[in-house]
Amino acid sequence: MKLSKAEEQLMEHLWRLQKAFMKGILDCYAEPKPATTTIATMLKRMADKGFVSYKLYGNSREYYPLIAKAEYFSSHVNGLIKSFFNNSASQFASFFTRETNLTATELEDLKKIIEQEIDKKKK
Amino acid sequence: MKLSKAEEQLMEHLWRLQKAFMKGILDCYAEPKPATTTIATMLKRMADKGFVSYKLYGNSREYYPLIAKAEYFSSHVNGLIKSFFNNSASQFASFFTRETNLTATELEDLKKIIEQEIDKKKK
DNA sequence: ATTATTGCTCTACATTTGTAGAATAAAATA
DNA sequence: TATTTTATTCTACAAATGTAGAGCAATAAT
Repeated sequence: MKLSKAEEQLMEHLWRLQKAFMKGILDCYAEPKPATTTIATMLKRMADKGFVSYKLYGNSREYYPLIAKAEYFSSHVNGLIKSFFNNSASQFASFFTRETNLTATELEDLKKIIEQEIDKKKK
Repeated sequence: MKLSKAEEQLMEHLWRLQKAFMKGILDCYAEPKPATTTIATMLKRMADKGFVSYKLYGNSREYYPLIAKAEYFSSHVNGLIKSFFNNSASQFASFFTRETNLTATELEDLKKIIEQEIDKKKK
């Protein structure tokens, strides 16, 4: 199952807040804010899909994500890799490196990260 | 405008084939193949969205993509980066490097690519 | 020439998504 | 306590998507 665009956006807010009541979620949206019912509908659908859950406090709910951003995101990227790059992560990576405009500093940082990863593998 | 999942898949075929008639496209699909009309509908919608066009040969059409895979893909990734990483490509890159399972060799390759990119920037 | 095949457009229909009003219940506030 | 605010569920509806049948016209095969 997957989240739709609007649901992903809501999920973003939840990841940031960690947990939140309806009010807190609504506050995340800029004007013109969606109707409360719109958010409620999405939350319900997302709960059905198994992406969020909530704790009851009196009559209202404190919502929280059931999936970590990293987890969701990595399956997302893997989907991308699979569909566009023939399942080759390295192909994806090299494409990515060329096509996104990383600054020199960012590239240096990335290089360091990669070196660390290489070290990890060696052990 | 964006392509839907099924349309993306069709697009994949077109990118691979470069250009193709209905028959050739259908051949790309595994059993159970979608109905010809299903493909036709998608092609029409994709043409409307401006992603494919065609040359007429007699009564039938040779379809071809109007957008390069790289182009489509990079806007795709940029969307991802924007929505999930606060528009920080480097954040995305480091996440990517950690979370996808690149082999040691792939990491080495990637490192080389990055070094090249760094060199390029220096000039 | 007659028939079968292909590929296209139109139409159709179920599902998913974006969005929200109406009704209702609980909680906060006057 | 009476009133207002807040959160929820139900219902609704338009747009997008996945999928394909019916009908047709052009082409290929017999």
